[in-house]
Parts: sequence; C-alpha cells; structure tokens
Amino acid sequence: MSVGHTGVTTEPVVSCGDEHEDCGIREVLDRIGDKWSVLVVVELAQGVRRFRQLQRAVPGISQRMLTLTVRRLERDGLVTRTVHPMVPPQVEYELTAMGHSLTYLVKALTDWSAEHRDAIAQARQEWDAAYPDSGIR
Amino acid sequence: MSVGHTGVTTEPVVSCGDEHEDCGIREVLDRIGDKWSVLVVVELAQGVRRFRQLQRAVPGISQRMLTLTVRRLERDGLVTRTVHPMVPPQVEYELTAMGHSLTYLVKALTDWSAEHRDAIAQARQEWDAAYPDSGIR
DNA sequence: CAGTATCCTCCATGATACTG
DNA sequence: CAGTATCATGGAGGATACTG
Repeated sequence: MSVGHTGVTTEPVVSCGDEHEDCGIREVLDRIGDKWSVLVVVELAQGVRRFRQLQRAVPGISQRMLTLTVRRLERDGLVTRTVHPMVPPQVEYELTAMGHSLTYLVKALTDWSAEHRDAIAQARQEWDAAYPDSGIR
Repeated sequence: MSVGHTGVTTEPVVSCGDEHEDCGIREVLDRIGDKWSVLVVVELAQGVRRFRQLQRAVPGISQRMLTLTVRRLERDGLVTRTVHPMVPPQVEYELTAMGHSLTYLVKALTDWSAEHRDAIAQARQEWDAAYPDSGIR
C-alpha cells in the first residue's frame, strides 16, 4: 500500500458526498470511539462471556462502565444479553451477527495501528523535539 | 476489503494476544475517536486545503478545535503544514503517505456504518420501546 | 454474581476576544 | 487569513456503597 511520491494513487474515495452533516461516521465513532466498547467487543470476539469474565478480561474497567458499555452495545444490536435464572445469577453476553461483522472493522483498526505505531511514535518524538513546549499532546 | 458479511464466517482473529494493556488500539482510537480528526482527514483526502477551507468544509468546528486537530495530525505525521509567506498568510495542509493510508481505514469505517446504520437504528428503536426509561443512550 | 445508585472530578470541547 | 489566549461547561468516566 505504498502511496509513495507525488503521484496520485488509487483513492479510496472517502467523502461525505452531498451530505451536509457528517456522513454516518459519527454514529460508529460515537460507539467505537469511547473508552471501552472496542475492548469489550474484542473480548467477546473470543466467545461467550459472563459479566465478571468481561471485567477481568478488560483491566481497568469499572463495574459501572462495563454495565453502560454492554447495555449500549446491546441497544445497538451488537450484543445479546442472556439471563440464566439461577443462584448465583448468571448472565451471558455474546456478539450478534452484526457485532461479529464489527470485529472485521476492529481488525482493520488494529492492523493499521500495528503497521504505523512505530512511524507515529517517531513522528511524535521529532515533533516534540522541534516544538518542545507547544502544549500539544 | 468488504467488511460486511452476514452470519458467522471466518473469524478475523482479533485479540490482544498476550498483551496486558490494550494492544495499540487505544493510540489510534484516541486520534480517530475524537470529535473532528476523521472529518478533517476526510476533507484532506480530497486534496490540499487551506485553514479556512477546512473550517468551511467541516461545519461546526471552531477555530480553536481546528487548530488543535490539525496540529495533532501533524504531530502524528499524518498531515503536513506548509506556510507560504505572503500577505494575507497562506497555510496549506496535506495528507502524508501515512495520512493517506488512514483514509482506507476511514473508508472501511464509513462502509460499515452505511451498511449497518439502518439495522442499528432499528435495534435502538426496539430497545427503546422495550425499556422506555432506562437512562441508556 | 451482576448489577444500581450517588457523588465527584477532570478534560475535551466551545465561546469569545485579540493579533501578526 | 491564520492563528493565540482565556475562560467557561457538560458530560464521560471513576470511586464507593448498597442490593436481589
């Protein structure tokens, strides 16, 4: 995917077209852009998980945020929540077909990230060296 | 790069592996997850743009946020900033090769969004109907 | 175990004014 | 035109306690 020099390469034609607003990117971004959704989806991509399993698998997430995150994913039709009436309670979360399709997008995300993290880190170092106290971070 | 399958298909094997942290997703997410970066990148995907051009192309963005956004993109090596010394000042922003490669990811994002926005909207309606005052949004 | 219910904090964003 | 400098604020997220 070398975009190389001056020449125009094959553009992915990403544009908002005639939309006045912001395409529909915001909708997705508002979901995957938050702090935990993607990490929860990544874990659920491995299979069915219970609440505490999820919390242990996503270090640092609070009970409250995990609840909010899975609720929103459920509301969007990306995750199913299955309650098994027993003591102690058992609730299982699982990706829907749509939630599953999202993992392909997430993979694209991680791939791009892995591919460019070094270049980004270097660019940042150079920039920070050039403008030591710019306030930008 | 068709992201949209239906049903269970071959898994993209998206996992954090043995990483304790959160892969490198957070780095990308922190950039594309913010309110404006993606929209600016989308506009710059069309070609070279000046500051005011960008601001007009991205409705709702404040001068301050546009400055911050392009600065951060520049710092990450995704955008170049070229100052032409003249009166009035002229500054041009352009995607780097890496910034360009990001547009493919953004396209995957918009594609997925376009493909599932209806399903998501419907899932939300149904959920909101089932749990009228849940507080979730 | 799987959550609710509160309270609180900080930071991303916004609004406004000024400048080379 | 292309910014900087301040000040203000809302809401995402965190901490803690309690419950069926």
